[in-house]
Amino acid sequence: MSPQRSRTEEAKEAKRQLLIHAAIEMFAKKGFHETKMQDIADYAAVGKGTLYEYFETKEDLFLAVYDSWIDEYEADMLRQSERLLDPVSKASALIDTTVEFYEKHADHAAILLEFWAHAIRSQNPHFLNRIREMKSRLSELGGKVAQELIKLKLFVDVDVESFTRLELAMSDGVFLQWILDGKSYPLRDAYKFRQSLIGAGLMTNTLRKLIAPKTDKRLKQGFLKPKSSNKKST
Amino acid sequence: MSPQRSRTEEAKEAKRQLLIHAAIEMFAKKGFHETKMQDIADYAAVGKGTLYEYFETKEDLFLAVYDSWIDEYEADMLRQSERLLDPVSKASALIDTTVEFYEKHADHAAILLEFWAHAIRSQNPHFLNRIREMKSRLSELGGKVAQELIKLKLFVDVDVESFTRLELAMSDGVFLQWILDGKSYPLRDAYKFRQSLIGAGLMTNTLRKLIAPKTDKRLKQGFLKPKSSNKKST
Amino acid sequence: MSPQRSRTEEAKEAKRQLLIHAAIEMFAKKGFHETKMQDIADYAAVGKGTLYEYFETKEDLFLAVYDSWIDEYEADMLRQSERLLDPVSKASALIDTTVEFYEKHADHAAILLEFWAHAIRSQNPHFLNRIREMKSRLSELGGKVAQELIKLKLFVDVDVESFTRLELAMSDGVFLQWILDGKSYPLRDAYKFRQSLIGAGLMTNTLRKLIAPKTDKRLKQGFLKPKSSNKKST
Amino acid sequence: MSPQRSRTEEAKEAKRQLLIHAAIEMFAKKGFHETKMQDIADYAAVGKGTLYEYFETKEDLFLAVYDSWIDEYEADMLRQSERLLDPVSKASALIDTTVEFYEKHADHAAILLEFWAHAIRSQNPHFLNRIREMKSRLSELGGKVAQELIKLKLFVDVDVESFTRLELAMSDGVFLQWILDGKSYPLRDAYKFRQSLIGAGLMTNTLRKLIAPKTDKRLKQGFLKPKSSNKKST
DNA sequence: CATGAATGAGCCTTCATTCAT
DNA sequence: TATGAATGAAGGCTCATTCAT
Repeated sequence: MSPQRSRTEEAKEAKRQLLIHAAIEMFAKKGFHETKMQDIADYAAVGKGTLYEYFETKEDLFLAVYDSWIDEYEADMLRQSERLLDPVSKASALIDTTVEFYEKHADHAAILLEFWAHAIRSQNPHFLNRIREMKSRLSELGGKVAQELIKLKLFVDVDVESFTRLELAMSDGVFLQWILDGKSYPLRDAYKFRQSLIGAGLMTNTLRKLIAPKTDKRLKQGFLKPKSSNKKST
Repeated sequence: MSPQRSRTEEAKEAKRQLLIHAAIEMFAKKGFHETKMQDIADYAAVGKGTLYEYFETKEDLFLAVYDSWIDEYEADMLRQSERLLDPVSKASALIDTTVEFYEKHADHAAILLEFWAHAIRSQNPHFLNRIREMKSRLSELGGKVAQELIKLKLFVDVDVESFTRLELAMSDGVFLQWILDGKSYPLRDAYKFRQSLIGAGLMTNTLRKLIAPKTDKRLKQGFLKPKSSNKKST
Repeated sequence: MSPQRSRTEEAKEAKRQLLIHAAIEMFAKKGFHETKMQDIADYAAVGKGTLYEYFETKEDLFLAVYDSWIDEYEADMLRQSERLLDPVSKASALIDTTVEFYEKHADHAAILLEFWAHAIRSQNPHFLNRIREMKSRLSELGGKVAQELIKLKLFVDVDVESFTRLELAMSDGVFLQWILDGKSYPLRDAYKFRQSLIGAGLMTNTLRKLIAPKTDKRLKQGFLKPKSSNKKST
Repeated sequence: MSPQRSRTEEAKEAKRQLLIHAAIEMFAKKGFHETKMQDIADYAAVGKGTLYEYFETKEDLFLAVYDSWIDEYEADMLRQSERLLDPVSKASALIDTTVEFYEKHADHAAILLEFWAHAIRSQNPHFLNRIREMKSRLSELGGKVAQELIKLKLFVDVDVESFTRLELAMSDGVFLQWILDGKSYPLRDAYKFRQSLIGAGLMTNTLRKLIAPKTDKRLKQGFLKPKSSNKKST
């Protein structure tokens, strides 16, 4: 609590973050089991023993990596949702944030898969809870926006909770597919395509008429082929 | 080719399937790394060495597990797509098949995640190719149905390839979410909800008017709360 | 004993030899431990189980290989020693036989080393006895010739047993060196060089005067450089 | 370079030597394949993993054992050759050193055989090169001595390279024979007997006359029977 | 605090041997 | 008699974790 103490604690926390960063890089590149504690220590340029000063076990470190990642994601989302006022912009901003976040962390995608796999099977409820809490908070965030859209009669009356949960689920699916496709197209395009599909189903006639031309064009274009400006593509 | 030969080969193939089955159970329950070859051998009630008579390495066995699973899925899908004639029923049947397949293999879901994680990182292109080929064939299957729906003016003009790819992606996402949610609701309901979201975006006005009441109701209901008849749920 | 029986036995013996031959090839190429029973069976084009019809264990097969080899060597030596009458020719023939045998089996040399290594350590006295018996018989053979040479006053009075034993020892050493030298010179030349060294020490003055020019030339020439006809070699 | 650093390195090197020593004992007693890494670790009273801190693989350890042995041998030889001035004493000292070395390491003889066997077949040229380099250096050493003897007209003109190479070859052979004979006579005697055989062939008449009585006696006596004073031995 | 040498439990894989056919 | 599928003991090697410095 003394400034002295606090400085030390800050230093510790900074080093902790450094180690987590190193762990992210290695876990992402080689996977949990293929990453050795030695690899992480080397990457972070510390001794192997030091890792154990900050994390009890390898699994703890893995958990910390996930937490760190999720915290960042949630913070991003929260920032966006607070920045804007009108719900249409908000909805759009949330999508953008997600896309950006996923793009930024594309190289780390495999960690998510392993974390999920781990969570499904782990006896340790910590893992599943962590995921569920995260999804809950994100749902809540998206839910509020959806609610506003419904109130404004821009969306049909939809079960908000189901909707946001499904949104997240599909986001994950699209991201995963993108990774498996070798990131051969802009993730953003795939999301926009998806929004056109989903959004149209929710729009009230009022809104639909307004943006129908846009969504129709998007649906027709798809996201797999490059959107070249030439009228006649191959 | 002689009956003698054929019998021996049949027996070998049968045993191979037995071993794959055992591997599925163990991999699903404990994961690739936590599953020991001894576990699988014990489950299959064979000697450890026997596994190596049928599969070169543990990784090969893992690959065989995935292949076996995918083969079954594709066969199911193909059977359904050939059984019916009109595209609306076909589309519906394909969804149903997917749902059924996923429900049947819910306990094995984690294998998929690990396989994907493995594929993303593996130097062995075999893994990624396997996944891509599968997705391709399924896309083709769904694409034909979508094409027919467009021809019948039931769907708006959509890039079929993008559409089916996204369909599959979102299917995976919904399934994954369902698993992470602890299978606390019928997977089927989540799919129907998703269909309402997506489908409405694609429908032409003709079709939309016909089924709008149904989809609107579904969207309003959601899939998370039990569809009990009592008006006031918690 | 019946012709029937005898034929069967002949057939068995022939097959046994076939298997030994296969074993020699594989043991020589890859060594005892690196050679798998499967390798030998494959080479002999028989089933793995068949090997066990003829040899109790892998070690037995190894022993049989050695015996077979030694038998051939001894038979060769005996044949030569009986073929000629005068002791000088005999001595020369024995050397030639040895050289020829070693040259013929150069590719199998490593078996000898392994056999010796095995013998030194083996609890099984069989191995050592086999080697000692062989050396004894060869010593006896060479001893008789040496004795005759001494009687004829061509050799000085030498302890025959020591002499022949040492002869064999040095033969092995020269052969081994030749192998380790990658067979980069004619084995025969190395032997002749050796004979010049050794022989001169044993010769009586009578004999020495006769052949001194020849041995002196050999010693001067050595065996490592090619015996080209040009007077001034590099 | 700092004392700190140097102490650590010294300690590491000392431990390395300890492990090599343990490996020598076990390899010699049981052979390469029959020796388990666990055996060596147990003998050295360290954990199994520690061995792998110092040697990458079992084969590496084997190689290190050989190197260590050869280094010692070469150092012994070099020391002797530098200690004395006159070539006759030198020649004698080199022989003595070899005998002493071989006697000291009699129990480890089988390692040599295995090493040779390994070298002949190994794809790894490291092994063969190691042997050849060693032989080269020893040849050079012996060659210089021989050259001096020739200059002094004590030896006839002999191809020095061939001579020393053959010397080494025969040394190996005699040592090997001694081992196979169960060390039933003094190795030194066998060497002296050999020297009498060889030396006589090289000696000029000058020298021969001087030492003929001695060599003749040796040749007559042999090395197999105990040199007891009783006239009538069995 | 930081380190890295030491550890040993543990696993994949091999392969000699068996035996039912 | 010949076979090869099945077996399981055994071992090289890995690596998370500990702890003395």
